[in-house]
Order: sequence, then structure tokens, then C-alpha cells
Amino acid sequence: MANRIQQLYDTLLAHFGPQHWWPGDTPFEVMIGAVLTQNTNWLNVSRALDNLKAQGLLSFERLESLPVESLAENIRPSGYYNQKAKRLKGLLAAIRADSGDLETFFAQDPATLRDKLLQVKGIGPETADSILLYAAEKQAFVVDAYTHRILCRHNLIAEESDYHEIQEVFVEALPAEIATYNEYHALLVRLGKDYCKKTNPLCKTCPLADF
DNA sequence: ATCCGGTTCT
DNA sequence: AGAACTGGAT
Repeated sequence: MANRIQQLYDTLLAHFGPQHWWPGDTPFEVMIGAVLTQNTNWLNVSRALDNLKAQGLLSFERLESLPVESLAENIRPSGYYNQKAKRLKGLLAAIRADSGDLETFFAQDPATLRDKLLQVKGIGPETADSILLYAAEKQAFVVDAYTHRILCRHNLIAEESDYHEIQEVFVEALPAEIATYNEYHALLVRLGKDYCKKTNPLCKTCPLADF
């Protein structure tokens, strides 16, 4: 199993090259993007982030003081904008109450940080791990729908495997390196959206055709 | 029409 | 398990 997981990584990396994740200038931007990208394609998240940037609103203080209605309007392209605006507000409030600032919040040990993130309404395991890995640069393997689908289709996991089980597969197989976790998830997303699609997957030309 | 780098509520 | 949240691209 571990060998297959490593082989999968090597094959993807050889084919696609490094993905340079996460796109974003600051940990704060990455964290906001992690919430906005829930069930939404990245292009639309970029539009939402660009709206905020264009008005200089993409900072902890500015978003905190921005009325939730204005925030919703700015992030409209990312979908679920009312819900996400509330959740972002809740996340900022939780961080402010817990630590005062983002750097202090992120300085906590990963397990504590994950628990605290999961207590915020709107942050589930995938978003928590995304924030942990890509914003706080902690060692957290991110599992998403692509990960599940790709591993299922290659008979590496059962269809009904849950988030934690799938995560364990990677944790057990891979070296404990943030850089590897970062690259691997990014590569799985790349494969998932370009080849291993939900409908009409491109199996004929898939980089994993031999795998 | 269907799909996105989900999560919460019933 | 199913519904709700939701806009934009393909």
C-alpha cells in the first residue's frame, strides 16, 4: 500500500511537475481562500479575492470591521456568499478571541489548532487541514473529493472510506514532510479536475493509465 | 444541465 | 440520507 501511494506521487510529479501551491500572497489570504473555495472552483474564488484586494480589504482588521453584507457582496462570485460571509466573520472573531492575531494563533501546536478550527462553524476537516497545511504550514494531509475518487478508482480504498481513514493512508505511507503533503494534494487536485473527472473521466489519456 | 479544491442542518 | 447554501464556467 505504502509503495503504491509513493509510486502514485512520483508518477504525478513526473508528469505535471510542481504545482506551486497555495496561490496567495499571505497566510491570511490563504486562509480566507480556504473557506471561499468550499464546493467552488478556484477561478471564482480568485474573483472574490480580487474584489477584496482591489479595495484594500484583504486584511484581518479591514475584514473584521467590514459589515457582513458588504463582505457578502464582495465575495459573491465564490458562491454561497451569505453563508461564507458569516462564516468568515465567525472565523476572524474566533481567532481574535483566542489569540489576538493570526501569527499567534498559528504558532500553537497543530493538534490544538485543528481542534480550534473545527469548532468554528463552517470549518470542517478539509478546510481545517487546508488552513493548517497551506496557511499555517503545519504537517496536515488534506483529503478532498478528488482524493477519494482517485483512490477509489484505483482500488486503493473502499468507496465508503471516511476522511480520517483516507488521511491515514497517506500519513502512513509518506515521509513526514510538509513539502510532500503540500505537493501531493495539489497534484491530486490537478489530476482530478483535468482527468479523473466525476463524469466523462479521460482515462485514455490519463497520466495514471499505466499505474 | 452539470460541476466545482464542503459543511451544516433536518 | 437528503436538503440547503449559491454563482459562474464549460
